[in-house]
Amino acid sequence: MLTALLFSMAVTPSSSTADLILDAAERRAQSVGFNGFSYADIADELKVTTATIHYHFSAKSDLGADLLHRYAQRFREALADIIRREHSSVTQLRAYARLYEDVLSEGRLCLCGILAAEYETLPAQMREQIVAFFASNEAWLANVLQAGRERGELRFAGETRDHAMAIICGLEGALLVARAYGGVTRFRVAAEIVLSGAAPAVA
Amino acid sequence: MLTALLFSMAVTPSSSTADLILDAAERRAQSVGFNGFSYADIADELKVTTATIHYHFSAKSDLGADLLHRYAQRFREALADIIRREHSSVTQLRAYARLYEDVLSEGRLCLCGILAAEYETLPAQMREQIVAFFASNEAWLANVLQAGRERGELRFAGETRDHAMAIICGLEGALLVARAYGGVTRFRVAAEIVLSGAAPAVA
DNA sequence: TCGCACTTATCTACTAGTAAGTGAGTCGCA
DNA sequence: TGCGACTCACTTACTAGTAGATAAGTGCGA
Repeated sequence: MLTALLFSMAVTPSSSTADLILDAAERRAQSVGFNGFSYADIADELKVTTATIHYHFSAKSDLGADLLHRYAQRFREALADIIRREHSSVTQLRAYARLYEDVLSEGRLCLCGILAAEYETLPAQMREQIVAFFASNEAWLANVLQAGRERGELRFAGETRDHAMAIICGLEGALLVARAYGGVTRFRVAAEIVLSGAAPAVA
Repeated sequence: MLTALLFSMAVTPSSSTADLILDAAERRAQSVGFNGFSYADIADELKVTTATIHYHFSAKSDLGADLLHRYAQRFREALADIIRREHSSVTQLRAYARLYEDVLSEGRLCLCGILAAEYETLPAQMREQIVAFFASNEAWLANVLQAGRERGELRFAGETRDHAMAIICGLEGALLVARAYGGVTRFRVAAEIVLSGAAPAVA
């Protein structure tokens, strides 16, 4: 363990080396992509050797799979939290978009968004995890949209699932484009239109 | 020249080696990204050595800049062509979305979309070219939207430029997500909603 | 004979990955 | 209580392979 026992009672919660590696890898993956960082980059940051990383994640594909597993779990928790906190479909959608915005304000992208760009180069397991992420987001959004329509909070024509998909596409694209061109402000404007387009009553 | 003079009169138009290199690099960049292919990949495909590629593009950043220059030029021509061919803003928007769909149906993404994901790893010149691409697309779309609104073909609230941006984000995102999750059909559905959201009269 | 388009051969830097070893700590047992 | 066996978390030192890049040389057509 990097964090000695001395620190285990400190205010800062002690993190295992494996967690610190995942944290560093996640930050880098959300910024430069999975192929954009090396074991050496993380090793340098954590002041360990690359062999240490191999000890915890024997292959980079394992690191990637663990990365996506943890990310998907955290995202699911965030979505459940939104349902607990917000009781109108309109504020739920806004909170959903806020999840994306917060990531961008740290100069990062959605992990699955940036990995979708690298999709063709990724191992099979990671591909499946990315697809599963989009599917579960679509399902969550479809629930929100459906409930909103039934309660009269939202109005839109056509399939609920299609609109859910369109929102994901709009937000992922806004993240991608706004990072290069326009920043957080532009993301916010685009996100507002994406939500209002799929659910006019939001505007 | 790879294509001997023998073929210069053939049905297939003769391409210089530099063009063939750009063609191969473009296909790969739109599939696996700029960092996802190497000089060796292209050299293998074209049955030349990597030194040949260096002869035409001394550094990979030069190749990237030329790639983006050519892509942006072709895109501009395609946009001018749409204005020439289509005379309603509704069909112009559809044709614009079709540009994206055609790329996806070949298993590729918009070059600037996929490079936007790699933005942090790219040389300065390429970054500027990517930003310029989005800016010129935004300007073109804003013109179409503005004219459509003035002619009563389109109806939407707020800034024209913001809606233009939202369309770009929606289509780029749909490309990204649909390649991994759902394919061309799903792209088409998402694109339809993106256009109808920014311009309700399209639906 | 000049020079364009290209090859051969090579370089350094970096990639993921591995084998072997080390020191600290824990466990079971007499 | 003390000691050997063992495990955990790591390092050192290394590998094969690949990245972009370069210098020097070749062949062929104008």
